[in-house]
Amino acid sequence: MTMSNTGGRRRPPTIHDVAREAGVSRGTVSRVLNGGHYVSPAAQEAVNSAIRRTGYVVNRHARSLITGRSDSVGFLLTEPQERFFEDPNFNVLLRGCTQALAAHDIPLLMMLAGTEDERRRLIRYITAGHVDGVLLVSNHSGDPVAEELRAAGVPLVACGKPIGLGSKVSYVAADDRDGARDMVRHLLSLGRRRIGVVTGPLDTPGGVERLAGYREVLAEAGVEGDERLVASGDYSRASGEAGAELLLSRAPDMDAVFVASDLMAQGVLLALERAGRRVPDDIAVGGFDDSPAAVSARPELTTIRQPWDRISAEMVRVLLAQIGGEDPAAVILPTELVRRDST
Amino acid sequence: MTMSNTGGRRRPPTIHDVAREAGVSRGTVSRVLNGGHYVSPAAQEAVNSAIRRTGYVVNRHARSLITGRSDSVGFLLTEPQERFFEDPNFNVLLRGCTQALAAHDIPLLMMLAGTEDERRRLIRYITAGHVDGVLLVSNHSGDPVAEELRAAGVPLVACGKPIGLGSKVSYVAADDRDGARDMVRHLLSLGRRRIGVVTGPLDTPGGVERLAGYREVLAEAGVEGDERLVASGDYSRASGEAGAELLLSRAPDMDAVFVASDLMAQGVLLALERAGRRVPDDIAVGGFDDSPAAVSARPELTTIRQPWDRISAEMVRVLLAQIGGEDPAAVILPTELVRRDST
DNA sequence: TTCTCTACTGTGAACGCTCACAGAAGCATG
DNA sequence: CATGCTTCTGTGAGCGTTCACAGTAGAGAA
Repeated sequence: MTMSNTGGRRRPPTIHDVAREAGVSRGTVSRVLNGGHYVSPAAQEAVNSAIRRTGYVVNRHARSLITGRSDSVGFLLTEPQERFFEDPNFNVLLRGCTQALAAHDIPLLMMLAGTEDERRRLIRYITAGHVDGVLLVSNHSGDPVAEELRAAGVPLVACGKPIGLGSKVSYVAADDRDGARDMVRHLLSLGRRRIGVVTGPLDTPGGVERLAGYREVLAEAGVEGDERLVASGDYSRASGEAGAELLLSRAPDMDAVFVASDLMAQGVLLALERAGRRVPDDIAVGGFDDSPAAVSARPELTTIRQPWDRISAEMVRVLLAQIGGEDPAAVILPTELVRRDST
Repeated sequence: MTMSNTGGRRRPPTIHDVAREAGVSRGTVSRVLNGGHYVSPAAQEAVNSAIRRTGYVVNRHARSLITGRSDSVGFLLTEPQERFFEDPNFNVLLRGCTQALAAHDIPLLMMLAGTEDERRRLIRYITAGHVDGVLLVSNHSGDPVAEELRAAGVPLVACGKPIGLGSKVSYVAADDRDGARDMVRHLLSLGRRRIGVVTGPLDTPGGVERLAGYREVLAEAGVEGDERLVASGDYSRASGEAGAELLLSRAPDMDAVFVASDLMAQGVLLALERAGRRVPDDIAVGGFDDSPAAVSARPELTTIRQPWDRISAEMVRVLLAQIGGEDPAAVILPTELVRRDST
């Protein structure tokens, strides 16, 4: 009966207690804890049994103090909170990152920095070494958080290209321009020539790039550009509705419209229905994202699929590489046209 | 080829460096860091200046190792992820907790434990001392996480009463039964007598209590109970729709219905409209939650407001008290009837 | 004077862990 | 016999911080 942690002992067992219990040294217990190399089967077994008996859990503060690692990763949202909960893409991204990290047995800590105050608190927390790296999610560019973390030397991967930070910050993004090109080419291939566009916010890379892709393809096809066919939105359903109304009033002969997000496309469909236009017969509608909104729309949306599963996997891969000492890297992933009923 | 030192990750300055730079001892620097008691103004100033010059940030691992605290709190979701993002109440709760903790300068770490695997990883992480306490959010009762954390001695506050854990776990909840009573009394006061109910899931305290309140008030008012007026749902819009159809078919003379959540009430309104019943003229409808769904419904819902702001504040208060060594506590908060157009 | 009190400062121990190193044992090779 | 190699084990030295304690200086009181 050598149970060393019998009643009355409040402090949790340490590696020392386990060592005594197993009849080996701290070093051996530590080796078992970290992969079990150079440990005899007998010792291995004794230690594992002692761990079970004592209910030992490693004290990560002590471990981190010496290793300098925390074996956890932050998922930092700098968006105002509502935006996050509205956007179905965030959901997919979060799940993907969680899973990719799980493969390395690394927990993901989600942090919300909606206000200036929270931002400062979290930056202090992060720079104090509480996470090994940060997955940064934010649609709006020029985010000061990215720059602050970079300056503090915290490994960092952004989702989408951060504007104004050059190649100093890693990021993973879908090929927005190429996706837009695919969609517009698709609309052209259907014989449409009066193709409108509802853009995303033009202070984001996605908004800019998708519009650029649209313009490029039309120019290459020799279709005359017409600024009456361009309306700008902010990715919200309401802005899609407003955009479509504006386009219809300025260019009643429009026979197709490329909408820079599925949610906006839902708004566009609403406006078109109200105006009595049939989709896709009178007007073809192409979305972007392939979010759940695409299949819940009527008719179901032809759209550009962003490879969120690969995006999250790549974000994690790049972050872990950077934590391991590699240089920042940018990854651009291809998109895919998903044809449904709206074209 | 690869520049391995881009970003310049030198060894960060320690409290020792700051002490040398300021010409004082470690102890004095530490005192400045922790409130500045028993420190002369001159030393105070010298240390602050040295901190600024060196860019020192306290190493929280080292601090936590000795204090045993981590000065951070976990916000643990054991729901499958989708559920979380659907429910507007979660959103309000999260924001409230973040703010309440901010007042104590404590960062909130959100953790998702959707799968069994994630659950185990996070429990290991939490019991290893990485957070001082946990705010547990989960609608489904009988959650094994609560019991595991309690057994590990982690301070814990649940949102809503966890079934089967007695008074061993702290929780904060709205007074479901009393809220239901208010609503049914309100319907009675309008002269309605054939009052139906669509319940929540009956394996949750909320579902059970709200139904109990409904039954109590009817009994007290001498209105005869009628099981044909009781349908059960699962808080989803679809189940509200189905429930209303069932009730209409079984009790066509129903003149009011108490629905245990606003989202379900939206479904009920849909079914009533399809059946050609006018709300509130033919049938009065009362919801529960006062979620955004209540005001987006047509007609706008009369409902029972859950005091989410107070709930989050109380959760944080109870958790911090428990971290400070106090015993677990249960807090029940009053609800409020919000009258709108559906009654 | 001497004593006590207060305000401040420095020092050595922890905290629980990993890591580098030294050493031991077993076995083959010269 | 020594020598080397491999596998395994224990030990001391930290990691960066806080904490308890001892100590100093100056002011006021006896």
